[in-house]
Amino acid sequence: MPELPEVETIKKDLEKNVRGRQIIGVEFLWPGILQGTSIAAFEQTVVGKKITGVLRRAKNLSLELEGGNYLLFHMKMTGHLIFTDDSWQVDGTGKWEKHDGTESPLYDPLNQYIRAIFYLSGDKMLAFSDLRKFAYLKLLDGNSLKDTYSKYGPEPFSAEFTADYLFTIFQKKNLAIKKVIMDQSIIAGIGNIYADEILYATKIHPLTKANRLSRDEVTSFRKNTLDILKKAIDLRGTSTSDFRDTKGKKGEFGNILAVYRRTGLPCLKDGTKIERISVGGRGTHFCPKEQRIKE
DNA sequence: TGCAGTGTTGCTTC
DNA sequence: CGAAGCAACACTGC
Repeated sequence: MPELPEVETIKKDLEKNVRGRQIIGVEFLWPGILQGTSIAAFEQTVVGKKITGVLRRAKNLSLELEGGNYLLFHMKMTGHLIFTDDSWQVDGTGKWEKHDGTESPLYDPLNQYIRAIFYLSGDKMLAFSDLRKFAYLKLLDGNSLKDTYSKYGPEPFSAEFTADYLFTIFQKKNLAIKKVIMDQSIIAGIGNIYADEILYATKIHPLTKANRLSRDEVTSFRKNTLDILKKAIDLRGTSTSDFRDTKGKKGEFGNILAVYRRTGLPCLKDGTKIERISVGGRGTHFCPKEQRIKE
């Protein structure tokens, strides 16, 4: 489930490997992954174009094309972008053929759900894999991309992400803080894993109403958000469930998670058993001793 | 065996 | 209007 650090990891990979390459051809193994444009029109616009840039906004990833159009990818839960040589052919069912020689990440069962393939200059390819068919790809012009991106709240690593901003908006929300910080129109890029980790670091119970947070807690929340997201980006994301980078490699942040998916295990600070509850329908993990609900 | 859990977003309902 | 709930899908684990 790529959140901000995972999508940022993909972005860095693509900047290195894909930017500057020309799209030679496109193949859809499951056409439903393309939204809003017919395959014919898509091919017409995209094939032959050079990829001139890579952008991330919230959990969206986009490739800027020559001519001012953009390919917008959303991974949702199980989407993966895989960059490899185009000698790794597929058999028409979305599965990779066996290939002699070096070990390939494409043997990973998670990468057996290829929905679309971009053939790139230099005999490379970028494959879009997605088990659950929630992920999508859209072709947008500059204005549409801007509109799409404008729906999101501030990026944590932007100048707008201040304690003032957060405190003001939290004051208006008589809702569980966890729901508020996962609202993409309030903060861009935080999902279930990092929400739990950040609240733990800030010693805030996930059910605490956002408008009960003190100014100091909000300041601390902001700092922990930046620290945790930065650390997660440095470690190339969390692969507790299924995230893989564009080479099929796992991220390392999962090894240092404090609460997420640690139900029943001891809190790293005081040994209390981590508890799991449901908040807004999502699994939520916290230390009942360190994180108390504020009345 | 069957059904809850998984997690993101957007649509529907209240 | 804001918030809650659920559907979209496919697989895993109990």
